[in-house]
Amino acid sequence: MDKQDRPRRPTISDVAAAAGVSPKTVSRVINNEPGVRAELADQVLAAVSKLGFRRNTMASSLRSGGQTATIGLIIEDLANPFYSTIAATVANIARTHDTHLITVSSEENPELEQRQFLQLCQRRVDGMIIVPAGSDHSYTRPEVEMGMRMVFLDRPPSGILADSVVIDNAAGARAGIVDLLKDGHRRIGVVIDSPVIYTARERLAGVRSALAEAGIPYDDALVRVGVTNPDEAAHAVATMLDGVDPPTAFFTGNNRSTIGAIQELYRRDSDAALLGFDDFELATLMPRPLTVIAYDVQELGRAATLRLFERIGGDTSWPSETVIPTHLVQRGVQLLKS
Amino acid sequence: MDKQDRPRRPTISDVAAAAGVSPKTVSRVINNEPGVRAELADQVLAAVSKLGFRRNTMASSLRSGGQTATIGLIIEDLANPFYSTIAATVANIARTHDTHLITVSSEENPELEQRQFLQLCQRRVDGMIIVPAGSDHSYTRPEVEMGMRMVFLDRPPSGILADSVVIDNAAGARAGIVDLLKDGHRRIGVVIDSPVIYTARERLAGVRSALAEAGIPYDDALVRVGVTNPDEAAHAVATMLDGVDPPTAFFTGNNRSTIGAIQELYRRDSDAALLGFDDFELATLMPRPLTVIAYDVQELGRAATLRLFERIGGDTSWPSETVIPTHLVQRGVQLLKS
DNA sequence: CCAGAGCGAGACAACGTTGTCATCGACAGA
DNA sequence: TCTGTCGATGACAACGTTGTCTCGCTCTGG
Repeated sequence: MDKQDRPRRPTISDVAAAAGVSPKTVSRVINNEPGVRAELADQVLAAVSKLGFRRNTMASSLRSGGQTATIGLIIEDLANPFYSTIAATVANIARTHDTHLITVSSEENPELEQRQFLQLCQRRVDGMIIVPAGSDHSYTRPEVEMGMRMVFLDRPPSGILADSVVIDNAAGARAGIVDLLKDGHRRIGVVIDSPVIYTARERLAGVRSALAEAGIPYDDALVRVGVTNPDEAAHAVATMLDGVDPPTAFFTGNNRSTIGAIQELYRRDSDAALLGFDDFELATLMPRPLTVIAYDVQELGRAATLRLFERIGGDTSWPSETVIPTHLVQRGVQLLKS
Repeated sequence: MDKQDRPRRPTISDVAAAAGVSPKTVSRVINNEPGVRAELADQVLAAVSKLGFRRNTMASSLRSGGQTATIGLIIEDLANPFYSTIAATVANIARTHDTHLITVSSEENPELEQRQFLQLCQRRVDGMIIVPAGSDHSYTRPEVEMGMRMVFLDRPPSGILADSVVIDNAAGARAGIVDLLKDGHRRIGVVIDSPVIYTARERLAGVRSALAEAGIPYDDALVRVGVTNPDEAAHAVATMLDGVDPPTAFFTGNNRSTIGAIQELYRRDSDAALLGFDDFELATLMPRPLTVIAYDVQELGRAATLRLFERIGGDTSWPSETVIPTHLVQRGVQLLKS
C-alpha cells in the first residue's frame, strides 16, 4: 500500500541528487546560465531527461517576482467568429513572446466580466485585453495602479484611462449610408443592437449624421433598436416592409442582423438594398446582393496585442487610442458569375 | 527617488500587519476556514479591501501541491469555427469548475504540438484536451505516468492509451453515400483531405464501404485527396466535371471543401448533387441545395471536457472512447421558400 | 613563493501561501 | 479548586525555484 496514488513529479532537488550536484547548479544548467563546467552540465542534463524533469513554471515565476508569461482575454463569446478571430490573433502574437493566453467569456454580463477580471488578477497575468461589457470600469483602477496592464478592444474604457483599439464605427456607417443615398434611396430601414452598446451607439450616430447632412428627417418608424440575433432582425425587417411607405434599403448594425435580414429579404424576393456592418466569411455566397462595411478584424486584435506587449515591456507613455478604418465591399453570390 | 517603479502588490502578511493578526489568520479568513472570531474576521476583511489584496493563485497552488485550476486545449487553429465552438464549450464547462482555459494552436504541426504540450506540462495544468496533429503520441507517456490527464478530441491517440471522443466518421460518410446511391447516383466525385489525417481516412473508408456494398467499382479518376482549402476543392470539382463521364454527385470531406464545391457548382449552374461532411452556420443560406453530414460539435467538446474533469476528479477507470453520432440534413437557401 | 584575481560551485534565504502543530485562555465537571 | 477539554490564534516549515553571497580552488604576476 504505497502512498503515492499520483506519483510526484521530480523537482530540481531530485535532479540535483541524481546528478550529484547542488540544486542551484541544476537551476543554472536548465536556465542556460554561465559558470558550469561542461562535464557537470552534461551530468545534469542526463539526470533531467532520465527523471523526466520539467521546471515548474509557477514556482519559478513566484520566486522571480511577478511575470507569469500569461495574458488574459475577456470577450463576450468565444464561439462568435469575430471574437475567435481576435482570440486566434492574440494567441499567435502571444506565442512569439513565449506567453500563454487565457480566454474567458463575459457573456456580455458586466458582473461576470468583473469577476473574471479579478480572477485573472489573482492569477497574476502580465496583462489583459478586454472587450468591455459594462459601462463603468473604474473597478479596474486599483489593479491598474498596482501594475496590471490593460488594453480595451472594440469599445473604449470608461471610468479609467487606458489604451484602446476601436473600429471607426461612425465613419463606416456614415460612408455606407452616403453610398445608399447616392443610389437614390431615401427611406432606409435601420436594424441595430441596443444603444447601451458602444458600437451600436456609434454606428447609429453615423447613420443619423449622414441622413441629417442629406436633409432627410430621422423617422423613428424606420428604426429598430435592441435587436440581438438573426431572428429578431428578420422580424424587424418584415415589420418594416409590411408598414406603410416601406423602406427601399436596410442598414443592419452587425453581421448577425445582416444574416437575419438576408433571410427575410430572400424569402420575400425583395429587391431592397442591404447594407450591413461587419464582413463575414461566407458573405460571398449569400443568395442576394449586399454591401458590407468591412474592416480588418485581425488588425484589430494585432494592434491591441502589440500595445499590450509594449506596456508589458515597460512602456509608460500616455494611453493611446487606435482607430481601425473601414471600407465598403460588395458581396453576394451573384458576383461569382460576372 | 523611490525604488518602487511598479508598486508591489500587498501580500497576506501586509494584510496581517494591517489587521493586527497573524498571516495564518488572514489565510483562514480569505479561505472561509472555520475557527476565527467574527470580530477578527471583520478586521481582516476590512484590511483586505483597504489594501486591495488579492490572493496570489500561483503561490497558493504551489503550496497546496499541484492543482492549478487550469486546463489546456491544443487545437489546430482557433480561428476555425469548428475549433472555436469547441473552445467555447470547453471554457464554459471549465468555468463551472472554477477552472481557467489556456488554448494553444498547433497549426497542424506535430513538432509545434509537442512543444506546446510540454509547455503546458511545465505550467502544471490539471489536464489537457488535445486534437492531435501528429501520428505518434508516445512522447506524452512520461507526463501521463507522472499524472497528467489527457483526453483526445476528434482523433484518437496513438502510441498511448487515453480517453478519446470522436465523431462516427465512417458511418456518417457511409450513410451519406448510401443516400446518394438511393437517388440513383452512380458516379460520385470525392474531394477529401490528406489520408494522413484520421478523419479524412475514416470518411474515405466510409465512402468506399458504401460503394463496395452497392457493387460500384472504386474509380481513382473520381477521387481527389490532399485537398485542404476551398480553392483547391473548387479546382478539384472543376477538373472532375471537365473529365469524361463526369460525376453526377460530389462528396466533400469537410466544410471548407464543401464551400469550394458550392462555389464551383454554382458558377457553372451545375445541378450535380452535393454531400458534404460537417454542417456550418450559414449552410441554410447557400445558393444551391446540398446535404450535410451533421453532428453536435458542442457535444463533442462537452463529452471531452466532462471526461477530463472526471479524470481530474480522481477517476482511474480504463480509458474510454466516446463516439458522437452523425445525421444527414438538407441545406440550402431554397428551403427558406418552401 | 605569495598575494590577488577569477571562476566554478554550493549554502542560504526568500517569493506568497497554507498544513501542522503548539500555545493560551476559558469553561465544564469532579 | 484543580484537571481536562475545547476553541481560537499563532509559530514554523514547506511547496519548487532562484538571487545573493560565500567558499575554495586555480592561475597569473611580482
